[in-house]
Amino acid sequence: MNREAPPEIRESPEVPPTLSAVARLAGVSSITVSRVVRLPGQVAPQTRARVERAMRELGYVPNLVAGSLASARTNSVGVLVPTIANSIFADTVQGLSDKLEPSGFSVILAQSRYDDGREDRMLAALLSRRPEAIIMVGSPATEDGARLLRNARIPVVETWDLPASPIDAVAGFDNFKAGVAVARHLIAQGRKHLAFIGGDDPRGARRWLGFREEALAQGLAEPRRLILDRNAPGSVAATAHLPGADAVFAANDAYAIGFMAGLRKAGLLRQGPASAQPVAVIGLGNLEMGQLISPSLSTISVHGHSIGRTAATLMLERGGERCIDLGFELVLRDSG
Amino acid sequence: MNREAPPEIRESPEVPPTLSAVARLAGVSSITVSRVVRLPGQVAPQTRARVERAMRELGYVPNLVAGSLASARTNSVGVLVPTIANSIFADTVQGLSDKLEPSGFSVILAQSRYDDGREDRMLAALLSRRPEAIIMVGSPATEDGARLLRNARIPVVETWDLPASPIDAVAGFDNFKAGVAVARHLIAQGRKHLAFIGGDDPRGARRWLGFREEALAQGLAEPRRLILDRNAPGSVAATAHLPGADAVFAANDAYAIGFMAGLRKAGLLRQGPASAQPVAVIGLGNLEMGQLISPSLSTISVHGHSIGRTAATLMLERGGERCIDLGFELVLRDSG
DNA sequence: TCCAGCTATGTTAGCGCTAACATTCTAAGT
DNA sequence: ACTTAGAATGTTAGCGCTAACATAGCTGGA
Repeated sequence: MNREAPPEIRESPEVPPTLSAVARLAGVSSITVSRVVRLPGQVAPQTRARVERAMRELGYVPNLVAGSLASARTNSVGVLVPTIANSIFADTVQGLSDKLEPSGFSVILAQSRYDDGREDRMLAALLSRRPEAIIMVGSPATEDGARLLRNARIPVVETWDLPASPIDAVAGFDNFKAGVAVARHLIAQGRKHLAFIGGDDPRGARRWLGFREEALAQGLAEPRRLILDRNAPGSVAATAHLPGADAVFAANDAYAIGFMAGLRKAGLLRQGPASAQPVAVIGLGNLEMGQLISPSLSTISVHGHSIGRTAATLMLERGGERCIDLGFELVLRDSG
Repeated sequence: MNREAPPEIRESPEVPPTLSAVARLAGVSSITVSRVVRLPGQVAPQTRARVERAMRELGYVPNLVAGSLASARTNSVGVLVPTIANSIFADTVQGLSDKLEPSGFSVILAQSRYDDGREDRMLAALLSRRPEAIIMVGSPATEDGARLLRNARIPVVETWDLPASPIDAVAGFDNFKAGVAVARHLIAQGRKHLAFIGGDDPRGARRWLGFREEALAQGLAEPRRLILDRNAPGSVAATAHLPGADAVFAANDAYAIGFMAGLRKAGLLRQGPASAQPVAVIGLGNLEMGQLISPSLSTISVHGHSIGRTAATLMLERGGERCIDLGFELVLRDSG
């Protein structure tokens, strides 16, 4: 009876097998198993086959936690977005993953919920997992957050904006100019009474500033500004009818579509082209939905997916241009 | 000159400070620093204050990678979704984070892109980071994937469906019944020629099966089924006019809205209530958009956020009911 | 006075892996 | 035969932290 296989070799199914368990079973040293996993080319085919069989037999799953500690490389990136639900930032996260996953990086996702305190806590939580880079929407809201990032000495990519003094790299667009472009277009169309709908996050505020400045520069009255609850584009419908306004810039497409629903109810929406609309509406984000509704939504298109891909590229390749303006486009359809 | 502070105490700003660097500076042992971080109540207030000052002075950020290895607890969960962009799964991820982040858990996000091979690879990648649970949309597509999960001996929550033989826990709803409910409603409305639009993912397929079975059971002809490219709800518009169909169930709201755009172009959309529509349309997901468009979209509402919260609860609290049916509701508006 | 039972802190040994540096063996050149 | 380079494999010493088990100091009751 049990002559072969001394008890140390048997793995209880209750404890997950380790590198050295595989090594014992394959009759090699553990570093060889490690190499089969990470650098298969360095191991002789015959040995490799033996090790691979042992791994399969034991159902070995490498422990990257231990590997990360030993090698000081976690192959992970921290991603901080305000929110992921119903948001265009999901495109950016998708773009990131698409670029990063083939290189073996994992995404650790955190949401700040537009809350500065929470943002700092999430940043600290992310950094304690020692990601190899942080990619975030916008810039840290507090000096504490910024310091945390600077001290981490890893690539940091700020996105969806062009901060004046970035921490490290940037992949975004100029929110101020977007506001200017919309105001300019609406005014060229003959609109006189502009209004802005949006939240009060930094990027939305910058859009407002550009919008306002251009309106004033062209001699119009100060536009009205409606600051709304996030996550409730529907609520826009209720407050939709801005008396006297004949042109509205919504800080995102969801708000724009909500506002259009209000206009529809008030009988202020036409099936015709922009020139026929009593109230012009321009959104931002270029949601696919926008071109499917009627009248189709004019919008500032901003390439959320490219922002993610570019951010990933910036963290993978140090050196070169560290601040990339991905621009935006004014996409004109029937709403304004 | 430099009499005090032997060189070991000085931390080069280039190497991040460790627990023991803090301990040396505070004049305590490293375990005490560890306790200040994790169990502050166990340390005398005076000592704690001294340690906290040292941590601040050095800008200490705990290394959770090392902590995880030592304690065999990573405080992370692996989350696998088909896709995060433009998708209702983002709600589920949001729900998860909301519940998990207060407990100190981080979310490691992976996307399978509806690709079985990729799903297995992502599962293996997630597991190698030793998450304390895996939460996924649907069930593993392959036996390999299922085995990987079973061997991991951690909680696994399958969501967005009710698998017949779950690996561990479930938070979802019955996709088959959703299909049945839609068919029943459309038939009760007097519709005779049903059609289905959707992808061929497992959950969409189950919706189709229920839809088809109910139609046949009620004596109607086999409904038409259109399998479409994912991520292209707009393309639905082009193929929208299904000749002869007077009722359509779209596997998600994006498809439904795309299809309605096609109907509009074909002059087959009315502003009136469902009874006035030449072609009834029902979606699934209850996107906020759906109630903002005109005619407003009837839909199966499915609580993506609750699915996430429930999944988080199921992984945090072992024991108790492990299979939770969160149901769905048929929300009737003007489209069907 | 003595010791049980606290509370506050310390010591020791490893978690599972990899970097860095051996060592052994083979094949080819002189 | 005798290097010599290179390919394949092994040995050793940690990575930064925590579990588990001391130990020291103190209080209060018999």
